[in-house]
Amino acid sequence: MMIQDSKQRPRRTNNPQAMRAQILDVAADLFQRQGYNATSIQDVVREAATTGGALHHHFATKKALGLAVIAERVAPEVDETAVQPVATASSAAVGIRKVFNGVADTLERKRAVSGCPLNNLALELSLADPDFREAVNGVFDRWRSALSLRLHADRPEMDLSRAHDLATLIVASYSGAMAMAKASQSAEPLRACAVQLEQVLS
Amino acid sequence: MMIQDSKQRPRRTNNPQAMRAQILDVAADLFQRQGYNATSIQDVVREAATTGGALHHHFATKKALGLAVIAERVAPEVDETAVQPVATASSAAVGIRKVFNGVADTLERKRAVSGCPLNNLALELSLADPDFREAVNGVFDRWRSALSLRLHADRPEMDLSRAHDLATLIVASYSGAMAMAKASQSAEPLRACAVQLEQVLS
DNA sequence: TTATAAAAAGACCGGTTGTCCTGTTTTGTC
DNA sequence: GACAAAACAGGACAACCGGTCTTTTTATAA
Repeated sequence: MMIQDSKQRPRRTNNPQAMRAQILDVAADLFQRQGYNATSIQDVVREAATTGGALHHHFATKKALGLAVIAERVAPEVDETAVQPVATASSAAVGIRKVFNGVADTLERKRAVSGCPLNNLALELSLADPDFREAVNGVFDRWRSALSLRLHADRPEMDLSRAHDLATLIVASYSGAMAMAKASQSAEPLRACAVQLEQVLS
Repeated sequence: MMIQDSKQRPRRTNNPQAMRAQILDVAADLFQRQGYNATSIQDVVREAATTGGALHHHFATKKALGLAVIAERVAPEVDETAVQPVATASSAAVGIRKVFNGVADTLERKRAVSGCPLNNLALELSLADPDFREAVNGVFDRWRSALSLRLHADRPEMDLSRAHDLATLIVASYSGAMAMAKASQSAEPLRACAVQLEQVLS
């Protein structure tokens, strides 16, 4: 029989920020791939290689974890992949084409098309809980507003309500194209929408 | 103590078609309002005022129930509210406007915007199960094909790939507008897209 | 009337869910 | 170095999940 050194029990290094970030990363990934309801807390615990106690310390409830994922992972990702490229491109039309085709490229590099994280959570949770709905709606709104502003900056002659409606169409077609891409497991809907939107904006 | 007539126990009338239809109706409603995973089969049993045994007799598993809901409730509903109006309208543009604004009217009459049933199930189940994905994708595809055909019939000079891409944009913007409508609990995104799409089609 | 199968009822099972609770270890502060 | 608070471990818990099972009731056709 082996003699175990009882003092050499598994060491623990307290690193709350890294632990919290790790949990958020894993949860964001699982929520996107499986959905919120289909992902159990234990799934997150297992994949994050932590314990229930640690998770509960950082996020008291599953809902709190979900809201944090939206605010600290989904919203920044939307901003990074969709809002900023349009803001920094030479024109709104160019930026939008880059976003659509860029996302399509990314999807084709991956095995599975798991869709837009915002869209996924939006449809699953908007009706379930007002807090979720507000969080999701805020992300949609910031995106739409940024687009609307850019469109108006490009063409000052276009009135604001027209720019707002056009921004809505662009966000909606992106969101819908991602839904179709997920259902067909193909990036083709995104490419098709990119081509047509470019005609609209020219 | 009352003497109960044991022979007068709750009567049961076998009506398999009605029972099956009732279960499908309730399941379709609950799946749309709460989502597939958030709805337990007991929820369906309770709301349909039936029993677990009866439900299991008609649908062996929850997945079978889900597939039946898509094939026998969601698909016909999409056909009725989105495909046929476009097919019978005087022009594709008119039909599309009628669909968008008609759905917007309906949403505003209701209390809550629970979104497009196809979209809801598509995002929740496409990745979870290949059978679900295929069922959902089929509905999307029939809708897109019908639109594409109508666009080409309206304007024979438009080549087929352009018609297909345009149909994709229309379906995507509908789907996405419904997602935004659900998140914002407002029909406004649908109206905005209707206006912009009409400009595209004119 | 009787035979037979379909339809429906309702209890039951193992497994899993999200949450909470009680300890133990680490960290920061005086 | 003492001590309080934070960070983490790990299990307890009741409630519920989807699915199976057996039994009873109903409809139908010979």
